[in-house]
This record gives sequence, structure tokens and C-alpha cells, in this order.
Amino acid sequence: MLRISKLTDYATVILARLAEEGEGQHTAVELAELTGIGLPTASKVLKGLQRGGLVASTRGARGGYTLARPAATISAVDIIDAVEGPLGLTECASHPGQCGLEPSCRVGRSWQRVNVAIRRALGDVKLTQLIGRDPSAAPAAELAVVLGSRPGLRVRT
Amino acid sequence: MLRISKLTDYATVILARLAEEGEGQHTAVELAELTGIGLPTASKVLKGLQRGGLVASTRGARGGYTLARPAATISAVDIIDAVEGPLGLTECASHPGQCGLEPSCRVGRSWQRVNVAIRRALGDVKLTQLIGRDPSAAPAAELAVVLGSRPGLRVRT
DNA sequence: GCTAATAGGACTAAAATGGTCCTGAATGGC
DNA sequence: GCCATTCAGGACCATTTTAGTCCTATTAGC
Repeated sequence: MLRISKLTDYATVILARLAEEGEGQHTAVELAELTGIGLPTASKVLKGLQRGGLVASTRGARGGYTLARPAATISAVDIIDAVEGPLGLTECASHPGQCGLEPSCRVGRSWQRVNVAIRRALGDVKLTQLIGRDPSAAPAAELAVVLGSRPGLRVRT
Repeated sequence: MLRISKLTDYATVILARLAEEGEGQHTAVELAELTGIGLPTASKVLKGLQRGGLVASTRGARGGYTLARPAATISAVDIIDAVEGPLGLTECASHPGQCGLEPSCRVGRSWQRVNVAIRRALGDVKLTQLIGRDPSAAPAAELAVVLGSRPGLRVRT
């Protein structure tokens, strides 16, 4: 269910690496080697991230990529949107009017609300948490808050 | 991002309809007409729901489908799992060991936690809420609780 | 036994995805 | 000024997934 694409997963891995390596330019070749992702693929992902504004690039000799902003301000939604485009849970969420069922459909609105809620939740998951470096919260604990365990429930680990 | 399949969407529409029509047998033909979904497709979806245990079926003359349990106990995750199978957000979440990056990958675990959290959240969204019939809470309000708006935030409608 | 209905699965067409490659443009060093 | 390096953009293809259709078997009622 609800799978993110492999490309998005790669993007996360690459961003995590960039975050860990810190400032300075990192070339596609370097990142591909560090992460084990094939160079053409890594390159493609990086281009997408650049267009999405998550990494900054400089061309030419001694060029490369850097995080465009602090890791703490990059969220899971940002990554997904950058690589996959801002799609919705259902077709009618992103392209209203395409689905012939809409007039009589009662559940579309609800899915859209779920969609918004999930986006919000994923927006609260930052890159720092994904790499386990968040000073303020362990990922599990944070998610429990963000994604709404009711009091008494625990996130399974 | 994070799109559910069309089939899953259809499943929700059909289940919603079954919930609204109430007890008694409803044939695939009837449901297809009520929802506007093509008969072969509706039929396929219903078979999936039957295997997934969400609807009960009786064959033969005067047979048909009914909800297998009360609408309030059927959640969004149940529907997704029944139609799409219990996949995870990432490949390594559902099939550990397949991805060559795993040894050096730091983000897999985190995605899996996100995955669990989303599943939990979707598990709290019931069919009754999807069709706007929940006596205890309006969908938006409920989702705000379930999916974790922090105090002061509002779910956009 | 006939008819109405689901069960299961094969099959096809279309779309999305993943991955590769090529060409062009910018930058820095010599 | 030239060349090596590195990103930008997009074309392209193979594979997989998805959506949708159809056929045959099975079950239940009359």
C-alpha cells in the first residue's frame, strides 16, 4: 500500500548523505559512490532535487551539489514532491473533473482530507529525523506525536 | 505523491454504497449501476474485497454481497490492504534484503517507522467517516485529531 | 435441470517507472 | 583561449504495474 517510488527513496538516501557530509560541493560521482546508487540514476535524482529546490548546484570544474537549506527544514513531503511531483492520494485530488464518478461520488472529499492530513504529517518529518540526528526528538517519539497516537497507544518499533 | 490505486478508490466507493444501502444482498450488477463503475471492474473489485474479508458473498440465485462487518469497524487501511495487498512505503519495508543499498542505508528504518505511523493513522479512518456518517465526529475534526494537527492548526477543507 | 449469481484466473492494452545515454552549457585552471 | 570537469535537459527504451475485459467453473434457488 501507498508505496513511494524508488527514485524518491534514492533521493532520501542521497539527501541524507549530503546532510552528513556537510558543507561544500559534492559531485554526482562522489555521491553515487558513497551511496551505492548507479551514477546515471543518482544524477537524474539530483537534477530533480535541484529543480525542486532542495539542493543547490554549481556547474563546471569543482562544481557539485549542496543542500539548499538546513536539513532540519527539509521534510519528507518536500522530497516526495520534488521527485514525484505534487500528486494526490486519488486522481480527483490532483486533477478534479477527470473522474467520471465525481458527481455521485461521496468519498472523494474525504480522501482529499486524508490526503491533506498525511501531507501535513509527512511535512513534520524532517531530514534530520530520517537520519536519526534530530537533537529534539527520536523519530519514533516524534512520529507518535505527529501522526497521532491517541494517549495510551505506542508506536511499534 | 503517495497515490492509492484506482481500484482501491473504486473499492471505497463500492463499500460506501454497501454501507448506505444497508443489510441484504446486493449484486455486482446493482452496485455497478449505483456507482457508475463498469460491471467487470466492479466485479473484480468485489472479489478482492471478498478475499480480503471486507464483504461477505453468497452465490447463486438471489445471491450478492454485503458488508462483512459494521462500517464503523472497516478502516482505510483495511481497504487498501484488501485490494492492493499489504505493501510498505519502501521496498525494504515489505521485502527486506532485496535492496542492495540496505547495508549502508540509514534511512530505511525511518521510512518504516513513518510507514507504521501512516498505517496507524489510516487505520483510524473508518468507512463511516469516509461517507460522512460518523455519529461521533465529522471527518475533518476527527482527522485533525487522528493525524495530528498540533494545537492551533486547522485542517484545510 | 435451468437460471442467476459469484469465484478464479487468463489475457491484453495502456501507463508509469526505472534506468541509460547523448548533447549542450557553465565554470575553473592552465 | 582552450580544455577538462561538471551539471542541465531531455530523448529513449525495457520492464513492471495497473486497469480493464472475458471465459470457464461453481454454487444456490426454483
